[in-house]
Amino acid sequence: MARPRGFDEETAVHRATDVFWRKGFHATSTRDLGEALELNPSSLYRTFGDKRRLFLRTLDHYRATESSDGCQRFRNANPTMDGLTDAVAAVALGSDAQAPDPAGCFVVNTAAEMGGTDPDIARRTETAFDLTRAGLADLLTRMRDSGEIPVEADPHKLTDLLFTLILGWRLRARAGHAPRDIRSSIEHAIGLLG
Amino acid sequence: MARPRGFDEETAVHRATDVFWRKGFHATSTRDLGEALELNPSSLYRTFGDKRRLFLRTLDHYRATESSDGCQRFRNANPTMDGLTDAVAAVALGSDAQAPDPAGCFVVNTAAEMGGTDPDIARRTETAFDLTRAGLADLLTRMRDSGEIPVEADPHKLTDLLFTLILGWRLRARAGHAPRDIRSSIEHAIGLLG
DNA sequence: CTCGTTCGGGAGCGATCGCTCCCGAACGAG
DNA sequence: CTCGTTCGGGAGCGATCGCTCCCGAACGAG
Repeated sequence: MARPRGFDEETAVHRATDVFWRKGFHATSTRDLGEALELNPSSLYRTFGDKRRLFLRTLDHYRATESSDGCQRFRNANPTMDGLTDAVAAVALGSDAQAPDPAGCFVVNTAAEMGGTDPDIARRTETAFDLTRAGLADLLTRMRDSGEIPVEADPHKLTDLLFTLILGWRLRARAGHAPRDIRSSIEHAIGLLG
Repeated sequence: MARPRGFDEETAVHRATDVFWRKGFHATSTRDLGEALELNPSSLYRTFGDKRRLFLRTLDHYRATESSDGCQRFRNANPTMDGLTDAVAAVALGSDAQAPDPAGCFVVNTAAEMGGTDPDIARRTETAFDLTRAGLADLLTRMRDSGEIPVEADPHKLTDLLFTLILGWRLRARAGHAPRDIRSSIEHAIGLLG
């Protein structure tokens, strides 16, 4: 009953994710959001509650798309050094490494901007981190089982190491480091581990 | 000539650094700064110009204190695995690892919040990064020369690897990961490299 | 059709933002 | 001392912030 909406809620969340991703929470105004989502204030607030709740929605949306894609990329990767390198590069640099996208990783940006003070935000960033770690652990375990890395290697320690490295590469991407430099940094790092 | 200032400019910059460090640029208001620096608006603006210029001053101050201290810690460290571990832990976790300080690293926070769009800020974050890399390269070269790591190891590649790891650990500290967990992550990582 | 409800649109709320201006007071120079 | 300049203090500027309210229009249910 009643008049149906003239917009798609998921599309709006997707657009809001882009804005928060690029500008961060505090630098994004509700007018920025209204413009990007093509929504007037009344529709925006009736649908999403307030700015913070919309931000939490975008974190959930990011996890369900970008973070899950990254996790799947590890699970689908060949259990070889080259497969690991390509998967890590894809995750660290974003899906299309060509685009001059200085957005980095939404979760990394959010963790740095908001710290661990807001429990709802901290829980979501940690969930996204868990996805990355789970994908890495899967790939590294398969590599060990297929003899690509030594049997005595501890996949959990390697996962923690590569996870921390990925955070660093994502931050470097956000800071404007050239994708070429990051790519070669990734290749050198994985070469050192092999 | 004329009336002298009733406050110390360097002390004010130091206090401003703390505020920006914890809250970030956009979440810090000029009234926050006035309160923390014990300065009224007229004194604040006459002395520092505007919010952005004061922010640049705090980045310079951070480099001259925290970043330089971190660099020196590497240069003064014993060229052993234990020396490396302790120095990395000190830099990644901050000077006093005891305090529950969720501030992380000011440079990492700033790079994530502001991206690489503002040239003045990007140049300063890169300079701070250079200090960390220089200290690391010095220690790793000394470790190679003293036979602590293989002669065929490339200090530049190792420097890049550990630098990226440190960014990751700093971000994890900001995100609220327990110092104990980060410390053991550091020990495991350096153990894997040795 | 009528009726109830949610819609899109827009004006505009009070609060806070970064910052400016004006003032008398407090110095140093001479 | 006088005089010139910068000081500390505070009111308050215009702009923007997050958000609310009110409206007629547009539907679905019956």
